Amino acid sequence: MPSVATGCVPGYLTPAITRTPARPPRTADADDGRPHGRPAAAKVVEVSARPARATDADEKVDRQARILDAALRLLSLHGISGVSMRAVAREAGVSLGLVNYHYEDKASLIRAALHRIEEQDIALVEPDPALEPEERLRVALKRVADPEFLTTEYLSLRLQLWALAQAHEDFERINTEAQKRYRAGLAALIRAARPDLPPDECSRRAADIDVIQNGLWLTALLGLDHASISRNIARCEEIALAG
Amino acid sequence: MPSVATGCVPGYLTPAITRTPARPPRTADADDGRPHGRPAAAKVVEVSARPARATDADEKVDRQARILDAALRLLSLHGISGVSMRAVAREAGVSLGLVNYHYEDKASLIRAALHRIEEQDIALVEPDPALEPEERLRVALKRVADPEFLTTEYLSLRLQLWALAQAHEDFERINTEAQKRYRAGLAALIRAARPDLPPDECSRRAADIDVIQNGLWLTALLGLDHASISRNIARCEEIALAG
DNA sequence: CCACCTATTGAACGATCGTTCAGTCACTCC
DNA sequence: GGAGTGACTGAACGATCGTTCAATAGGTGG
Repeated sequence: MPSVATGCVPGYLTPAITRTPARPPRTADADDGRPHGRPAAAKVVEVSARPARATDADEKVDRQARILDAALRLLSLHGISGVSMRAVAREAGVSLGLVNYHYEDKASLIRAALHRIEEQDIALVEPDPALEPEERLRVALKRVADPEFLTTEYLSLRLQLWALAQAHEDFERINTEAQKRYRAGLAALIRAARPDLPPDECSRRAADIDVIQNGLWLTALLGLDHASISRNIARCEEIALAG
Repeated sequence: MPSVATGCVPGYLTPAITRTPARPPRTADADDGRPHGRPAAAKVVEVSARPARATDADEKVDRQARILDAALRLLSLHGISGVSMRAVAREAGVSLGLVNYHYEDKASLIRAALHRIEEQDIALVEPDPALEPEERLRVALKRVADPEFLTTEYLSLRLQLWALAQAHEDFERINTEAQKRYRAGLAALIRAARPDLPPDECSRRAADIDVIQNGLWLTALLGLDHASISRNIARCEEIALAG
């Protein structure tokens, strides 16, 4: 008998997304027509269009959404290293196989997560048209300081997804696209509030505000007093509404 | 014989840092006195105090530094998922065992990486005292736009380390401490340039500048034109030197 | 009742992970 | 020359990873 134990005891520090080094053949590149499980669902996965049949049995149904929620929670809490298919399954209270059934890939799961916060970002900058333009812009700018968005969980999630996007070409596209859409929405809000401004000046202001907002939520992760947050939001309003 | 291949082909997407769930006994909690290898080196690891004997054989020596460099490179490029002990060893051109010999833990390796960029941050804000105070501050503020620091590799590295700090309590302390030191240094520069300002106003300005700078490098990862960068740096100078 | 389809499970596979450890090499001091 | 020491190697271990797959349960339409 040799001697002491030599096994590894990995924690939240073990690799978690690799680029696939040449897929196995899988006959063709078509996505459908598999032997038994996983139907066309993989195609609809990321828009989450579920049948209108609402949850009658409290919260046992809609496992696909629960899986995505679990992944987001784990990602925010422990980073990508804490997101294994098994951990997601455990957190969501489903079996391991079901995660791969609904998402096929770990990469698709992460993609779905990215799209989720992309939706939130866009919603942030396209609010109700009931308000007048200037007030609409002001509300949008204040929204980033909303207690709903300034929680550690949400900010950390954004950070993790951003880091993931940097490391993965696939995710980077999604992230860049989302950022571009957000900035365009912001510029449109500014143009509506200050119609006599040249369009590229609006874009410039949107870019400057974007920088400050990004800095705001990143710095907020280390703890930022409310006064600092208010000052920076005021600065954003100044930039947007100047002239 | 069953059927098709079922192995997994992990890419840069597989977990990479876990919290250790109860260490094996290891006799006592002392760090020295191990049976054969790994001497007191583990204690000096993170300050990198190597004997003055400079590299005579071009670049074959100082493997410990090469290992750290390799880890930083991989982290920046592929995120924590791309940093396995084996990948680091391969990138550094050393054997697997040597990585653990010099760093004992994967966590120590990451810690060393965090301390490395902490040093760079502090150096950024404590420059030569040859200049007069105001110019010293201006130089420090401009430095963040230095082509040396605004490379994708460096920015991505910062992002990855920040994300790691969020996920790992151990690393978070290091990161928070570094940020605090940086902001204090910035406040000191401002106080020197504007001696009649109350100290807490200096701290406020330092905090505001910190937000913008953080936003600057984060946004720069998605591509930011030079004009935007200049505008934001000018804004930092305004904030710092106002009044 | 049977056929069909979808949602779900858990075992299994091969790969890779972090860590340990018995060595080897080069060098110094006695 | 031999003992000692520090740097270094690579095989091995146990754990965990992502993915596949046969099997099952539930529901619907014939």
